[in-house]
Amino acid sequence: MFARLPSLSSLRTFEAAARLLSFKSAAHELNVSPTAVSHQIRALEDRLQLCLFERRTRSVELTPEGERLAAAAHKAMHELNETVNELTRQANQLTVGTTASFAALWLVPKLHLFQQQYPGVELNIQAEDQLRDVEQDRRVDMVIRYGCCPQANAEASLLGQEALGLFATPAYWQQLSVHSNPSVLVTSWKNPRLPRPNVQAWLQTIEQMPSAAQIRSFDDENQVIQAALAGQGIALVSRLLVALPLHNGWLTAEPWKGVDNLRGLDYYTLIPERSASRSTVRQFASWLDATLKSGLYPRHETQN
Amino acid sequence: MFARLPSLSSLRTFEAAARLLSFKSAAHELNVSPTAVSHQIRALEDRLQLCLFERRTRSVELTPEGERLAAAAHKAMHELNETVNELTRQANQLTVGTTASFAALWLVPKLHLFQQQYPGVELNIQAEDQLRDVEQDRRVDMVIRYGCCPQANAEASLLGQEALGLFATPAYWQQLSVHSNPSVLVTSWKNPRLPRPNVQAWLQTIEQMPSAAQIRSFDDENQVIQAALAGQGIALVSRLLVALPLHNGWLTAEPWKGVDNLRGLDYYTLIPERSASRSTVRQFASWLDATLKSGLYPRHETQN
DNA sequence: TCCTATAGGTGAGTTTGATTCATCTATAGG
DNA sequence: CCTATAGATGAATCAAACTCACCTATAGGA
Repeated sequence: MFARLPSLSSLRTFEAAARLLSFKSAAHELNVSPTAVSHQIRALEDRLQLCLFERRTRSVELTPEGERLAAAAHKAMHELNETVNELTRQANQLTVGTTASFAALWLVPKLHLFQQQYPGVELNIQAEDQLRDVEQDRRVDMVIRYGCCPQANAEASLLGQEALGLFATPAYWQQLSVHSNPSVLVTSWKNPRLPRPNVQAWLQTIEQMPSAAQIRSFDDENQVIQAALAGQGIALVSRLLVALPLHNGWLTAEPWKGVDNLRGLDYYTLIPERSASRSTVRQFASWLDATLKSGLYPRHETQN
Repeated sequence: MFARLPSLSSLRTFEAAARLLSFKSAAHELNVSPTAVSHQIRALEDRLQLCLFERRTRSVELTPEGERLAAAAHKAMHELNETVNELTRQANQLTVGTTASFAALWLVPKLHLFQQQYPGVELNIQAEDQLRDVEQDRRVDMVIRYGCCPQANAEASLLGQEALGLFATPAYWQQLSVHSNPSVLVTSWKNPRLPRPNVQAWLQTIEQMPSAAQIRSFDDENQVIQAALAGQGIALVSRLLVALPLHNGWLTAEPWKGVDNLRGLDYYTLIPERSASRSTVRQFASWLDATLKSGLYPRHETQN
C-alpha cells in the first residue's frame, strides 16, 4: 500500500536536517555522525529522484520540493509523537474505583507497596459507594467490588470471600467479664439485593458471647471501627479492614478459642474489555490478588 | 525533538499489520517473513511498554491502544505518501515556454530525442509568442527566449547566437540566373526594443546577390519558410529552423561561396529559482544546450 | 594574499540490528 | 484424533546504516 514511500528512517533524518538547516546539528540531535546524515539524505534524494537541499558552502538550504517534503514529514512526525506521548502517558495512569471503606481502610494504606513495586504508575483511587457501570463509565479503568461475584462474566475475577471477625479494644474485652451486656457493632447493608449473612445465628454459635449482647448497625465499616476504637463495643468487620488497628494494638480479636470467622460476601474485580490488555491494569490486578491473600478466604476455597 | 518516537520502520510494520489484521498478510505486503513482523511488533510493544495486539489463535486483534496508534500511524503514512507521490509526479513533469516558431520548427521535431534519453519525463510545450514572466508565472518551469541574453542574471543562460542564412528551393536558385529580381523573405521584428540586424547592409556584402533583390517581411519564421517552400523567394532565417526542409532537400542554402552567416540575436534559457534545483529542468537544459550546438554560434564564441 | 577553521562529500570498512530459519505452541476444523 | 494454520521464539545470518579517514570548498582572520 505504501510501497512507494522511501525508508522512513531517511525521512526522519531529513526532517531533522530540514528543521535545523544543518546536517551537523541534525546529526547531533539524532546521535549519529554528520556523515550518516549526509548519506541518508543523499539516499533519499536518489530514491525520490529529487533534489531536496541546495548545498551551499558551510550551509544548506531547502529547495521548493524539500520545503514541501519537510513540511509533510514534520507534520507526520509531530502527530505520531503526540499520539505516542499521549498513549504512554495514559498507559502509566490507572484509576481504580472502589468503596470508601475498602479504599480508606485497606487500599490506601497498602498503596505504597504497589508504588514501590511499580514506580512509574500514577494511581488514582475513586472512592464512591455508588456503583459504577465500569463498562460505560470511562473515568475508571477497573473497579474493586464487594458483593456476589458474577460467575459467567469474563470481566469479573474473584479475589476471595470476606472473613468477618470480632474486634474490640483490649480494655473492652476485659470489661466484658464485669458488666456483660456488650454491643456488637455491624455495618448496615445498603444494597437490598445482596444476601445478608445471618449475624444473629452466627453469634449464637459462640458460647463465650454473652447472651445479652445487642446488635448496633452503622452506615459503613469505617464508622463501626471508629466506634469500636472509642470503646463502644465489639466490631464485626472484615479482617482486612482492621489490619492497621490490629497491628498497632488498638484493637484485638476476640480472646476466645474455637471461634470461626463469619463468612461474608466476595471481593472481586471488574475489568472492562477496554482495559484488559493494559499492562498497568494487569499489574495492579495481580498485585491486588497476591496482597489480599492474607485476610480473605482465598479463591479456591470459595469455589464450592 | 522526536527522541521518544519509536523506530519508524516498526511503526510502518505495525501500520500494515493493524490494517490487515494479520501478521502474515502484512509480511507479504512488506516483502518480509511473518517472523520479521512478529519481531518488529514485539519490539514496538516493548519500546512503548504497551500491548498493541491481542493474540488470538490464528488471528490478532487490536487493543484500544493499538487502535489509536494504528489510526495515527495510518494517517501519518497516508499523508506522507500523498506528498511524496505528488512531488515525484510533479518532478517528472516539465513545462517549457517558448516561441511558436522555435517550438514548431525545432523543438517539437527534436523532442523524441529527449524523450528517448529521459523516458520518464512528461514534457509540455507552451508555445506563445507573448513574453511570460517566468519568475511569476508558475505555469511554466522554464522558458527558451530569443533576444538579448541578460548578462547579470543568474537565471539566464545563453544557448548561442542565431546564425541566419539564405535558403530557397533548388528550383528557385536556378531561376535566379534567368530573371534576376529575387525576393528576400525576412521575419518582422515584433519587439521594438530588440536591436535589429542590418539586413540591407549584410545583403550588400554578398556580391552574388542580384542588386534588384527586394525584401519582404513576414510575421514569423514559419511563414517565411512556408513562402520559401512555395518558391516565393529566398528565406533569411536561422539555420536551426530550416533543419528539416534542408534535410529533406526541399530547401538548400545559397549556392555561392564566401557567404558568411548573418549573426542574429541570442537564444537563451530563463530558469526561475524555484525550478533551478529540479533534475528534469537541469536535464532538459543541458540536453537543449548540447543539442543546439550544431546550428548556432556556440556559447564561448559569443562571449566577446 | 595566505592560512586556518568549518561544513559538507566520498568511499571503504565495520558494526549493529533486522531478517530468516528451524522449531515450537495452540487450536480450529475435518 | 489428526492435520493444517497463525503466530512465537531464539540462534544464526545478512544487509543496511554508521563510522573513519581523507577530500573539497570557502569564509574570515592574520
